[in-house]
Amino acid sequence: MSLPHALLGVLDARPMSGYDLARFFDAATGWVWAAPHSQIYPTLRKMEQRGLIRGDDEVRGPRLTRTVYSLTEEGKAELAGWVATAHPLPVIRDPFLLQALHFDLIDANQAHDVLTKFIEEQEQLAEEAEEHRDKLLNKDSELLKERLSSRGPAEHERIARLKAHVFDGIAGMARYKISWARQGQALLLE
Amino acid sequence: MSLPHALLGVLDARPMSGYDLARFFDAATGWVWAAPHSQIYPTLRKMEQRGLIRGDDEVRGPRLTRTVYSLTEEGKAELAGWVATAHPLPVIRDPFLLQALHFDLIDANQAHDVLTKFIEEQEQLAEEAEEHRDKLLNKDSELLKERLSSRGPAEHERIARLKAHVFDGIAGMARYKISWARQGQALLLE
DNA sequence: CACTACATGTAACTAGTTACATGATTCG
DNA sequence: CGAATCATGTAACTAGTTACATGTAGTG
Repeated sequence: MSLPHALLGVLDARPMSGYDLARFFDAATGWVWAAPHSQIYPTLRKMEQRGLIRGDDEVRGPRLTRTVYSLTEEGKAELAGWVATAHPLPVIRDPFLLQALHFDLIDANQAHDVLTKFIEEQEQLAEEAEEHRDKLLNKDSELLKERLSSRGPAEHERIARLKAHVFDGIAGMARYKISWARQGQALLLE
Repeated sequence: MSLPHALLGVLDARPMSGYDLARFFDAATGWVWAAPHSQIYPTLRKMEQRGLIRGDDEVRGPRLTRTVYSLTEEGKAELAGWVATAHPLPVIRDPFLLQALHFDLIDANQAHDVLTKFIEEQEQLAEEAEEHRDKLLNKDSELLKERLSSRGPAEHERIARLKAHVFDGIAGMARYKISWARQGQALLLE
């Protein structure tokens, strides 16, 4: 339900091909949304049919073309409308919490190890998010620069701070989870 | 992928019918996992075929029966094995963060309102999770009592604390999100 | 007798995953 | 010239959503 909005959000920075978008959403760079190219290409075609984006064919060689998609006015309006509307919280469905709920069934050391792995992953996530947050604050991100190029300089600092705040939140959540997991480890060994 | 494990986890406390499970997972009581009955009934039948659970028909009236499912040894082993194994983090796909990432596109007051709504929802979630955590700590939950009935009294306190820790984590995450959202509101109005 | 709760399903759909498939262009 | 990258797809599948469907049993 949100993949189209995720795509609109990236295309708002600059026009891109499905391939560019797929690299963006496939990689860890996707951050708040992930999607494989097998989902992206058909979605782009549907969005074009709905008039949210426009695809322009670009020649890349004698026999190779790519379709570069850009936002239409309708697409911009759709994105802004969606962002301005409060949506119901998605239902909780967290496999790790489900797992943790049953740590009492297994050996304390095994549960401890599972938490250690979790902590390592969250640590890495936190570091990546913090790095990205700082890049945004320093306007040191390609995509951000492209976004800012269509906005007045007076807004630049505010926009960068708002975007950075999202990644600060991701990092903060990961840090919180780490401290929670450490408490869990202490409980297990009591 | 985890619905079967969620079901195994509840059936570990006591045998239940699909209807009981559906009430559990449909309601806000589901907590860490949610699923509609249209997903639960077929899943139970598949799990029975795989030998993870056993269904026994119970007569509830002259013409009404229900099937009560209970864990088999294989089901118990599957659950314990899954809990003891570290699983890769699910990819991030958070519609609210996606929305927040584009607050710069809309009016600050509208974005502020969206955050206010978010804070209210997280506040409610935190309160519910805290209430549930305290119930578990006081062994004041039906399901927990039934779980404990098959475990030695010496373990009871430890089990209750481990379960409560999960809900403490849910509450803590909600509280963190609230403080993050308030920071966002401050940023918007700067 | 009406309403609520009990009990279990199917059907049609959207979203997302995993694997397979194909070919062009660039760079060392 | 071989490898990596560019570029775009399809097919088969699993998971989850929403709506429709049916009937029983208990309660006031």
